[in-house]
Amino acid sequence: MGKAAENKQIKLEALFKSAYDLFLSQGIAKTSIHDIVQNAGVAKGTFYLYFKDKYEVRDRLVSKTAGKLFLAAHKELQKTEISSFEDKIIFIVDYVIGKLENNKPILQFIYKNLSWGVFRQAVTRNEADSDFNGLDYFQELIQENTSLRLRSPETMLFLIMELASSACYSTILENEPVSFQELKPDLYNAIRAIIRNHVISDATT
Amino acid sequence: MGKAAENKQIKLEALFKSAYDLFLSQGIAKTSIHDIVQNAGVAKGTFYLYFKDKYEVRDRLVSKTAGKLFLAAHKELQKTEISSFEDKIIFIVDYVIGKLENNKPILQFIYKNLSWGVFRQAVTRNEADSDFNGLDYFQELIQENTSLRLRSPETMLFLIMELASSACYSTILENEPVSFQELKPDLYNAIRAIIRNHVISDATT
Amino acid sequence: MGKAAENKQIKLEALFKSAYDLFLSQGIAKTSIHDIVQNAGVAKGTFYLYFKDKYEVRDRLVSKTAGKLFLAAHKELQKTEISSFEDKIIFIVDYVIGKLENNKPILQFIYKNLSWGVFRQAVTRNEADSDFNGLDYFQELIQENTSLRLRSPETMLFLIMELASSACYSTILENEPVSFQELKPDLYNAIRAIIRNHVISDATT
Amino acid sequence: MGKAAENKQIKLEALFKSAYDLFLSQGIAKTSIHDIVQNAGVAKGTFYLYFKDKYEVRDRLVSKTAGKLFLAAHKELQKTEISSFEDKIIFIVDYVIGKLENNKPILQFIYKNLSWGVFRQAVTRNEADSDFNGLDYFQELIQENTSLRLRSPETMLFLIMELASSACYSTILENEPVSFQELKPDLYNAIRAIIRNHVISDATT
DNA sequence: TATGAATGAGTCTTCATTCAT
DNA sequence: AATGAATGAAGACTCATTCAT
Repeated sequence: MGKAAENKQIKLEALFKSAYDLFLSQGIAKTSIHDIVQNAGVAKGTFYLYFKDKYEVRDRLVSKTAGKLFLAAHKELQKTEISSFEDKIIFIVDYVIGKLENNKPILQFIYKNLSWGVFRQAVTRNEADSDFNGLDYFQELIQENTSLRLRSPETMLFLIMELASSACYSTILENEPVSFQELKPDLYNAIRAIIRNHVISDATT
Repeated sequence: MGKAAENKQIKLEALFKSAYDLFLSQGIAKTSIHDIVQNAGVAKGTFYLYFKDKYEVRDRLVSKTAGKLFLAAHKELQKTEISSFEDKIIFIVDYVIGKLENNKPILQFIYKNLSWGVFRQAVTRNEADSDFNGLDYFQELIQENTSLRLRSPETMLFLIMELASSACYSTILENEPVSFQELKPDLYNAIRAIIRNHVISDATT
Repeated sequence: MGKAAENKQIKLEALFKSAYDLFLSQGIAKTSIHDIVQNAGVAKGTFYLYFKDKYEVRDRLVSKTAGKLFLAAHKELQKTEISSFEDKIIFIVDYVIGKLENNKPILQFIYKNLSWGVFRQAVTRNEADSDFNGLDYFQELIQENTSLRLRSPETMLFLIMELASSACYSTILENEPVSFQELKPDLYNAIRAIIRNHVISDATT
Repeated sequence: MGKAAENKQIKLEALFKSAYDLFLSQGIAKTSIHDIVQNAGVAKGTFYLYFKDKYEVRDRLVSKTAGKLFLAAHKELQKTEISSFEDKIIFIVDYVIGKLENNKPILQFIYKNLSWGVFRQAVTRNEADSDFNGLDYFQELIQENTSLRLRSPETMLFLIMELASSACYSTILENEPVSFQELKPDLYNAIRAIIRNHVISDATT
């Protein structure tokens, strides 16, 4: 990487970092381009060399952040002995939600955007922003259990994702209608029930 | 009602109607107070006689709209012979989603806000804005089936609400990951599974 | 006084009292007609039955307030044995400033307006607002000492008034350049010097 | 100075000039930001690049204007043969008031603000706005007369400043209670009397 | 590539005043 | 005489975007 290219990378990272901090601390709506560049220590015009507007920054940050989160969950899963598919899904959900529970600003930031689109293709805007492809990863997870057969696995995953994310948003951030800890067993049971709805039983005899 | 009070009501309704139309057609962020009052045919100052800002209008509109939707679902349910609790829930969910499917702007508008908060107490700001109290209504639904016993019914309802609303948002508006029609059976199965997780079986013998 | 006239008087007083409180507590610029009528418990339109605008209220309040202050000073002076003209002036100045020192909002409020205009004719707008006529009173003060002869007494009084009021404003409210207590002896000496400048000495022999 | 920096200076000066003209001709309260930028021929946003609000413009203009005035008085004093401290003070007061008498809008504008604060440190906001430091200058004036000893010279100066400024405001602008020309001898006598009150006499034998 | 001064449209908000009741 | 809903002009301030350097 030449010196110029290196410098570019530094500016880009500074802008990402600055925007991330500001989005988390004061929300996207209240963060202006001015805030971002000032915090990043670059000039205003520079922002427009890298991004179209602050929403592009947001989207790419969501990809990055979500990708990191699932990658970490995956690595943690590797360390365990868990073999059942159901348990693996629960493990990942639990890991990710656990992280969000401890970092509410990230939850706040990511929630409205971490949806199917991101999970299916964590890289929406810029391929370089995330190394994690949610759907591919999930396919691998299924194939690990050769004996497992699922009906419309994508739909199943979608239902789990939507349920988990919106349920944890309300309970973690607002304790409504119950605390997340209280919700947890019922949520995980619901997820298990959804999975079972999609498992094709071999017992056809 | 005196002439003055009548006039007041007319202005208020004009503002509500104007804001509703604009929120649905161009979104909340792009709608300014100027747009709202111009469209309503009243002066700018009048807006501030009735509302603090456009977000108050939004919240009260969500209450009103969601309340109407569930009330209509309820009336429709009355006309049927459905007696099982599970079927009643599915009927209501199906009715409401059906309406939203045919009116995507309303879905768009209501989604980010029609959540537990609204359902639990459709009346958040102004008691006059909605006649429908989601939670009360649900309690009655349970009590109609005297033989039915549920474990943490509120949590159950919460899970169903969150799952249904976020799943229908993505599928109806973006056809992602599948069309809503394709999702429907799986979604309803998921809801039924959640309900069953919470039913306390009498078969204790 | 008829019942209607009585009622009018009550509203007028309520408006005066309300404006006075608000002017002292938050300043004139930040006090709106809305604030005044709300605080007074009357309707907005009523304000305009009694006053042209808030500046009329202010001017009449200044007259009232300043008039009361000097009247009180006068009454207090009566109780003393002070006979020298110089001492009488100092007594009055000291009494008035003493009151203002203990009530800084009044000082703040009155300062920019209690000037020669008000003193010369405490009643500027409405004769009913004040019973005190500064200049007349001062004339009487001079005539009490038959042996005293002054050159341009009005100018002398003017110089004393201007010096005393602006000097006490800065020192009392901002402690600049010194505290009022520190300034006091020098201020009173300056006043005495000004008086002596205007006394026509009898010692012509 | 680069082309950009030069251009900046031009805009800043245009804003100062525009605001100054408008403040003098129509008063601060009735001058809006809109007026200032329009008159200056710059965009609205540009105003906020240089000032927080119109009150900052006012304060900096007062410093500039008062500084210029006293500097001119000083230069004029240099040309004379005046050696007595008392006469020097009178000369400066006379020079400054003479200028204000011929330019009533400036008097109007400066009066409410040219007080101790400004005199003590003409540079309040921006060091670049004024070259004149009132208090320092006064100290030098005293030291020129090595034989002169003053008791609390700052208080003395304060009394003179307050008396002169408020007395000339009322007489020049309103001819109340007399014209300034009529007041002049009495005012200057009063000032001389104040100075003498503070002179420590050497004649201790 | 990077800068940052300049822009000016756009938005919110306040408030004195009117007038039908 | 009293009310208070309605007005809309007026003003402050923000901010994404451009462009000459």
